[in-house]
Formats: sequence, C-alpha cells, structure tokens
Amino acid sequence: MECGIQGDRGKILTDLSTASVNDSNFPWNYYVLVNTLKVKSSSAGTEPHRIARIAVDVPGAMGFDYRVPSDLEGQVLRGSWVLVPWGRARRVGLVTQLLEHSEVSPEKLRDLLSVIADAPAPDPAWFELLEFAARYYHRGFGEVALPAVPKLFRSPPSPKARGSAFHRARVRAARLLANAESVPVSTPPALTAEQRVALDALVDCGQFAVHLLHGVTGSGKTEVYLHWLAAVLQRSATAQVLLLVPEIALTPQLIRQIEQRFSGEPVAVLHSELADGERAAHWLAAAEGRVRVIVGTRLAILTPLPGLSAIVVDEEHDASYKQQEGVRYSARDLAVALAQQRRIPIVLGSATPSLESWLAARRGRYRLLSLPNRVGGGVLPALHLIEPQPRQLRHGLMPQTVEAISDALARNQQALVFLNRRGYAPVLGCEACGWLSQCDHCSAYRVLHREGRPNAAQRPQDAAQSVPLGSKRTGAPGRPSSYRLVCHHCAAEGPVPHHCPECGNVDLKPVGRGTQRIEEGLSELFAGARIARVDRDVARRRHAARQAIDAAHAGEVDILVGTQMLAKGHDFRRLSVVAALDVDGALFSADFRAPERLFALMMQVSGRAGRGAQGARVIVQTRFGTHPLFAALTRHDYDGFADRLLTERQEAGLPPFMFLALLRAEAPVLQTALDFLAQAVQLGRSLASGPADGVAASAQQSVQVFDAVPMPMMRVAGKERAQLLIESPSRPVLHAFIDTWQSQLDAIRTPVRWTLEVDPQEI
DNA sequence: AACCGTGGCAGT
DNA sequence: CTGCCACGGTTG
Repeated sequence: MECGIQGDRGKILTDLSTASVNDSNFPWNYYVLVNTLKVKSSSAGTEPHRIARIAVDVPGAMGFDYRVPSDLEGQVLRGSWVLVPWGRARRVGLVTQLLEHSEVSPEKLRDLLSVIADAPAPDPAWFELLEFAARYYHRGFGEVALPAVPKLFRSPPSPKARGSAFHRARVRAARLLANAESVPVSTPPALTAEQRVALDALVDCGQFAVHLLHGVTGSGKTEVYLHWLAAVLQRSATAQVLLLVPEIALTPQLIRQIEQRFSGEPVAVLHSELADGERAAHWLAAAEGRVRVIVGTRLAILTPLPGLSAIVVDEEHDASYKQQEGVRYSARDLAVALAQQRRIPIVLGSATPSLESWLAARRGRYRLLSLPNRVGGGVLPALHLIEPQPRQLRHGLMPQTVEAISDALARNQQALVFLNRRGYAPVLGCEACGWLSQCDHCSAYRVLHREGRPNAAQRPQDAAQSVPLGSKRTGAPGRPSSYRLVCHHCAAEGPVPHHCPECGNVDLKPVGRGTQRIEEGLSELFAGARIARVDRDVARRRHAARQAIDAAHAGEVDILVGTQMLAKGHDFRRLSVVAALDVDGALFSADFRAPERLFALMMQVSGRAGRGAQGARVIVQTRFGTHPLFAALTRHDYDGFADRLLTERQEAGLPPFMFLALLRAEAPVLQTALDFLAQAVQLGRSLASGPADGVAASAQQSVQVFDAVPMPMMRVAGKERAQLLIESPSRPVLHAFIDTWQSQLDAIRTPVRWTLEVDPQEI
C-alpha cells in the first residue's frame, strides 16, 4: 500500500504549520528577532539549571521565571508539573524551559515550591503541539496549555484533600477501565463495495497523510472510520486513536456504538459538559496511554496522547470545531498539524467539506475518497422549493407543506419541521406606532418566549390554543403560561409590557415565528398528532432534548420541530418529510461564508429524511428558489456548488485563497474602539508597506490592512464592538506581520479591550 | 483571572 | 476626615 502523498509533504507544511521556522519561505531574521524579544533564549551550558520558566494560567503570559531550589535540581524537567508561589497564593504550572539566567531582577525571583510527584511524565509531543498552537494563534504558551488541562489538575492541592488530584483521578480511571471489560459485543456490519474501496485507500502505516472522506448523508462514513481505527489499534498494543466529533453529535448513543465496536477496549470521552472528576479521570487515562480509544469534541485535540497513531475528524466542516472564546483555535486545523507532527494519518470526513479542505483535495494535497451513494440503496430525498405566499400561509406553512406532512402522518411516517430560530416570535411589535422590542444592551431585538409550559412531547394531548398576549394562562386549565422578552445576546430578559412603551397602545403583536409558535401552530393544524420540540431552550432542562429524540426514535412522536440541534447525526427511520422554513436570511448575509453554511445545513437536515422510508421529500419554503444554491441542492451536487464557490472566492480574494486575521476591539462607546483600531490601521499599513527587508517581500506576498468597521452586531451586553480585517495570500508573511503588529499594539495604552483572531470563521 | 494599591468622590 | 468604589497595574 502506498503511504503518504509523495512529494507533497512540503506543501502541506507550508499550509498548516507555516509559523514553523523550518519553512524555507519563512522570513527568518524577522521571526528570530521577534521571538528573542518574547522568549529570552538560554545559552547552552553544562552547569545545572538554576531557573525554570513556568507557564501558568494567566492571559497573555509567556511564562514566569522561578529559581529551582537546590534539593529539586534534577527533578525539574521541561514538561514537569510544578507548584509555584503566585502572589500570596499558589498555582500549578508547567515547566517550559530550563535556564541558567533570568532577565527578571533577582529580588523578584522566587523559588518554585515543589514538583508534583505523581503527575504524568513530561510529554514532548504534547508540548510541541501546544507550542505550535501558541505560535500560530499568537498567544502565550500558558494560555494555550493550561486551559487544556482539567480544572482538578490545575488547582493547587488543598491540605484537606486526601491524596493528590492525580491519584484520585487514577483511582477513578481504574474503575473506568474495569467497567469496559463488561460491555456485549456487536459484530460490525459488512461493508459495501464503496466503503471497502475507501477503507483500502486509507493509510495505516505510520505516515502522515490527510484523507478527505467525502460521503453523502447515510453513506456510512462512520463504519469506514471505525473499521480503520480498529485496524490501527490492532497493529500495536500501545497505539491510540482519536475521534473528534462536533459538539452536538457526542450523544450517549454514539459512545455506546463505539464501545460495542471496540469490544472490551475502554473508551475515553472528552467534552466540556463532563463533570470535573469524570473529565480528569478520562483525561488522565488518555494522557497515560491506558485508554486507546479517545472520542471527544474540539477540546480533546489538546489532550496529551502518547501513543496517538490515527485521527478522525467527523463532520470536519462543522463550526463547533472552532473555539469561540479564549484562544480561538480550530480543532480541525490543529488535528491536521498534529497528524503532520506525529507523522500519522488523519481522515477528515464530511458530506459537505469545508472549502479549505475541498481546495486542498482539488490541489492534491489531501487525498479525496468518495462515498457517493447511500448504503442499502437508499435514495436521497427529492427537494421541493415553495415560495411562501403570505395569503396562503397557515401558521407559517404553505398548503403544500401542510399536505406533505398530512400524507406522512396518514402513512404512519414522521415529519420534521426545521426552523433555525428558537422562541415564540423573534420580535414583539406595536402596530400603532411601530415600536419593536429592542434590547437595551444589544443591537438586537428581544425575542418573545413562552414559558412555564411543558414540552408537548410529554403532554401531547395538551393541545395549545391561541392566547392573547399579556394573558397569564393558556387555554389549558390550571397550567399557567407566560411570555417573556429575552435577549439572545446578553443576559437581559423581562416581562412583556402591558402596553406599548412608546404610545401606550395595548395591542402588541408577535412578529414572525420561532419554534415555539410553529409548534403551537402544528398542534392546531394536526390535531391529535404527537409533536415534540427540540431546541436549546428544551435542551436546557436536563435530558429533555434527549428524551424527545429518544421518543422520536421509538415512534412516539409524529412531528419533530426544532433548530439545527436536530440537523446532525440523528437517523430517524420513519422520517419521510422535512420542511425547512425561513432560511432566506442566510442567502444575503454580510458574512461571505453564509451560503456555504446554509448549503451544509440544508444537506444535513435533508439527510435526516428517507433513510428508512421511500419517497422521502424535503420542502424548502423560500422566496429565492432561483438562487443557484438551491439548484445545486436539488441536484445533491456538492462538488459543483463547492467548485463554483471556489471560483468566486478566488476572484474576490477571499479564503481559502487568502489568509485572514481579525482585530476586534470593544469599549463602552463605539468611537473609542474605532479610535484604537484607527491607530492599529496606521501602524499596520506602515508595517505592511515598510522597508524592502520588512514583512512584505513582494506585492504578491503583501499584507492588506482594511479599514476598521463596526461589527455586524455592533452592541452586545452594553459593549460596542468594531473590528478590522487583515489579509495576505501568504500565511508566513501574515504571521510575521502579526508578530510585530501585535507588539506595537501591546505598547498602546488604551482602555479598549482587544483581541486578535487568526483564521476567523465569522466576519 | 485575582489581587492589591491608588485616587477620586460622597457623606459625616 | 473617613469609607467606599472603580480602575489599572502586577503577578516571577
């Protein structure tokens, strides 16, 4: 079997780890200069090291220097976990460097307190990944490394606790390992010829290679992953495999399926919802190589995995791989960088790959594997576009939509109504004067929510009735229900005013529809049908969303209503109609990625239909049925759509042909943020057009600094925000630019809070 | 992030 | 004159 993509590794390196100084394109002098300023290098010597540079969990910090007490010399290594004094408190830190001298004045230096004896052994490969991420996202090592460590290991040991956090986690992990032995074993289904071809093409020989597994919904990508990972595990007793999944897909069902498939093989699960103790146990078991199968969401990529031998990123285009706070890393990109660093193969799977991956495949840097057909000969559902006519709409549905749902119910099949807008109505308005329920703190409307009513799934007989607003009860006797106005962007919420705050008119009307209102409408249109709603409001109540989904699987639900929470991973056997409402907003969004996301979402939503049922249909109510996006959707033509978008992106000078970074600023008053950004623009432009030996080697490698603009949602939670975009066709040039620019920005004394984001996904 | 010290301001 | 709060700088 051929291993890797011959002759192309250099290219991949340039693309994904261009901050690496190994790259010949890299402006060497520049980089070295910047980094000596940031991390003072040590001179090599034979004397024992006296100073340890230690990363702690502090924003913006590269590391802090401590003296190594003489009795600890030899125990303090790069990668050691240590306890250090921090002001009057203590902190856990990681040793990043050993030095002989510190630039810090001697009177400030303090001794580190102790080495945490039973912490995991230093993991150089993990450090290499963290260093890459810190460099790539222009953050301190500690900012990247410590959030990647479970909270229990980060907090200094309390004298009261018995044993160390590591010890307790190890005990727990042992229980996890013991339990795994007792899982019934499932025999893997036979692969289709198509799946077999894809599987055979996957490399499992310890070479770096990126495979893009492009398979339509229902084509059995998961089976290919699981077969491949099982084969990798079989090759070596110490091999570990990592399966990354989108947040929404990490369900107990998936975990169970994986546990059954890797019979007797314990599975570590890593995601942010885990309780602290559980997360610590799974993390430690993974970090010490005791668990060989690791399944997790984006944060799992930053776990030490000493035996890592293969990576799968499922639904690689999914937005949840992008961390949206703190260090805004992309777990998918880091996964590719990690695979390259560890010289192991990686599979990126999707029905609608990101344009970044698609381009890489088109250029031959990623190897494209296709699963164009559904397993079991299932056909993709037919797409129907219906233009909503205001006079014909009933509770937001066109007659054809109502009819399709009726048909499905009559044949004892299920329907899914998809609407990416939770709440009862997106706005409350006054008909007399035009007042709208604007949020006081954000540039957004407060959303009308209905509260105090159980999910219809639990009380299907409790049909909702239309009720005048302001009423404190629904038609259901004794069951109080009230409306509230809720801002989706800040914590603000409040009661519905009894009369218009502007003109006093008492006739306030909900404008538009959210999932709650659609749910209510459906229960009127389909009396007796069992309806369940799944959105973030339902999911807030523990297990409620899962119960609704389980009920749907069990055939106890006729119509599912929900947001994109319903779009992924679920495979409803009897689902034959999917209706998507109100998707038009995304067609004309200011964000250039909106069409790409809408296409992926529509493919995913429609993929829910027809897996078990014949003649499945997807109905999209849109006023823009002639939009090329829908033509491509109708033909199930991702390739054509993606190629077309790539052409547009190339012409417009946008990713994946350009590399972007975003400087965001927020302040109580917009102008303050804009003033700061104006300085940043000035500094940036003189830097970009600087001397010939500066950042811009040629016009083709230049950095362009755009003007600062208010963010699309200018005000959130009382803060006004603005941003400025920089771009370059060369990643190394962009990174070198940011290094200098960032240090210039650091020197500006300003009350403005600013952050720099590399590879922003939302603009 | 969490903590401390400073300085401005209001209230006694 | 005292007490409180807000802000900004530091943590090695």
